[in-house]
Amino acid sequence: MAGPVTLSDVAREAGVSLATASRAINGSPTRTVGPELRARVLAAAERLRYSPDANAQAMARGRTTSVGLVVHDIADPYFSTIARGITHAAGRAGLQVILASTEQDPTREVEIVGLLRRQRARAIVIAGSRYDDPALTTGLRDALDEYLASGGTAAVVGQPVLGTDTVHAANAKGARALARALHARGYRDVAVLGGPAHPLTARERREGFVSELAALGAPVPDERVLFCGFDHEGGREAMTRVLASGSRPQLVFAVNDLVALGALAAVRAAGLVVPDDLALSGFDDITTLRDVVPGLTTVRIPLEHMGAEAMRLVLEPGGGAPRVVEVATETVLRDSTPALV
Amino acid sequence: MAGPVTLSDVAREAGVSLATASRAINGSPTRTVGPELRARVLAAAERLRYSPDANAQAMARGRTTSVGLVVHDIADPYFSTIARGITHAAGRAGLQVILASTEQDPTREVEIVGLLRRQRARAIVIAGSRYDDPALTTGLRDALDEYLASGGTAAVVGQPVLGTDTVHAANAKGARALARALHARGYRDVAVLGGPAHPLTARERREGFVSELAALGAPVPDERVLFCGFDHEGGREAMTRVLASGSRPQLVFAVNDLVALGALAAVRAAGLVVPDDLALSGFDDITTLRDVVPGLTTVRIPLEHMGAEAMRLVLEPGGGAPRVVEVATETVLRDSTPALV
DNA sequence: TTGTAGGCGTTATCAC
DNA sequence: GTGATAACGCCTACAA
Repeated sequence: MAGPVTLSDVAREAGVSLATASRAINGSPTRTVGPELRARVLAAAERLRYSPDANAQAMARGRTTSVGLVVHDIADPYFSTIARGITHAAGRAGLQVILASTEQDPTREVEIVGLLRRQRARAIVIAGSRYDDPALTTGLRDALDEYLASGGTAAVVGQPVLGTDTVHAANAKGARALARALHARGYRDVAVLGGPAHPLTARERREGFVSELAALGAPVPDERVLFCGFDHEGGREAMTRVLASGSRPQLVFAVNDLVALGALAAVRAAGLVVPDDLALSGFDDITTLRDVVPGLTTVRIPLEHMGAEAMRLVLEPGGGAPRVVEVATETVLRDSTPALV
Repeated sequence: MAGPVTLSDVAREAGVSLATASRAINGSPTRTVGPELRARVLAAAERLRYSPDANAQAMARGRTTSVGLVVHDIADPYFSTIARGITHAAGRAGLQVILASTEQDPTREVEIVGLLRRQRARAIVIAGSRYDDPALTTGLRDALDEYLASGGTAAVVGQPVLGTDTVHAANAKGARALARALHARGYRDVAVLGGPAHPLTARERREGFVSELAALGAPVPDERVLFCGFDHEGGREAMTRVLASGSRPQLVFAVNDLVALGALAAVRAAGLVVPDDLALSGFDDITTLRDVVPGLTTVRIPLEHMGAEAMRLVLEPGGGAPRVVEVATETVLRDSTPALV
């Protein structure tokens, strides 16, 4: 008797029609069921341990109850925090979250959107920086267009370059504010661990920081702006390069906290100490790092909130032009960048 | 023409039967399609931008292509790292991951399993400590039994108390080894931030550590073993209690890294310094914390691997008695617990 | 209020 | 190799 219990089984057991059983169990927008029959059906369902088949329901109703979430790496605190905001909002809306990871390969976003389209996901949230790469952008846009044409909605947590609704952190502004704050603390001689060239998030932060410093009369020489991986290893490697070049900046700005962490490792490996020998700043204000010693100066981004906002965009009507929600950042000065005397 | 393109549309466009179109596009275990017709069908599908409906396929085939992942909090590095192992393995197996969070409420695991059953998830991985609580355990076991009866497989990353396949970290052993190592470094006067009473993971670590220390002739007084939340805030609060009581242990052992981090915050707030005034140890060896200063002594658990193992258990036959995969830990001594002179 | 029957998009079982 | 035609499990006009 392991065979799955279907609604017909329940109907038969309760001595009612399939339709009545359906209405009693899953409700009906129009019809209603008499209390007595309803009770009989519910009892039968309980007795048979009936569990409605969500797939069948989805097919019959013409829409699923799942939303797709695309991340580059769910183990990265940046994405996992956004994911928390999303799962929470999804839960409240009675929706399932299908989690898909590109595993750091932006080209996979296209495949994943296709996958999510096949799943008939009701909505898709793509978390993660957009790229300064026309091929990537148009490829993804095409995939999204096909998805949207099939009736879904989509939002991006990143930059508004796909024509979709977008939640956009004020990276450039945040980086500028940080630059001003650090300049005010006396830093002049700085190096930038700038992340990869193409992700716009890295670029916004990098260029925002550099240009503001230039405006303040403390330009960063080009050779002091390094490109590197957007993660711990990238930071470690780039910082190693900086130190190997024999230069020792007063301050190192890393485009996110993980890069800063990698830089910290390299600094330690070189026998130097933050902030005594070198000041260090990150970006994101990852939760896990908020109480380490020395406190890491950074720019706070409300990641969880951004995830929730993306869900809101994707679930609410929307209508006209793509909506862009700008999210403010907050400069967080800590011990890793003490004021210079 | 926004209406979804179906396989019949493709068949008509290609001038073949529905059956042939299906076989050409999604293959068939038995029948095969002539090269010419196949080409026609594929061309038609391409032209129409056809995307097979995974839900319909699932229904027709009698099985879905999705696996459920249950976590307490996806933003917690512990779970997000496990999640990475799972999504990676799932991707390789061509499966979707449905991510569900209990939001720290163990009773919600039951609902979620029910939800996943409705989705006809092919497998479920429950990540997170099991509880020393018969009601919780039997409740979940019942839900799982119903799920398993409907043909799915399930595995737990935690303790083998549900009768399911389980990936179990050697928490007790790891805690014992850590205790020995720290004892060898000269620590005698220790306090334990023991996490909550009921989660077995906290208990295994707490009791393993305490009992080993006792065996070494350095018993921890009961009042020095504090219960607390299993997260940052729990550690902060408990450490504050310790310090407020006027006692100042040589060493504080926290049952996981987040608790240790919270403790660190409290220690700093009290104007003390780790490790000068107080040594500190955690558990898990969360990636993000590996390069902070001072390095946090901890016990490494191969979280990502454990996720992958859980997926393996859940996808491979299995057959007989519940399988239990014991995963070894590794003591990681860092600067937060220097050898006492 | 309840039941009948057609349809959702695919796969799979049959014949041809 | 190809094509009708039942399922699959449920919802929903429509009819009673």
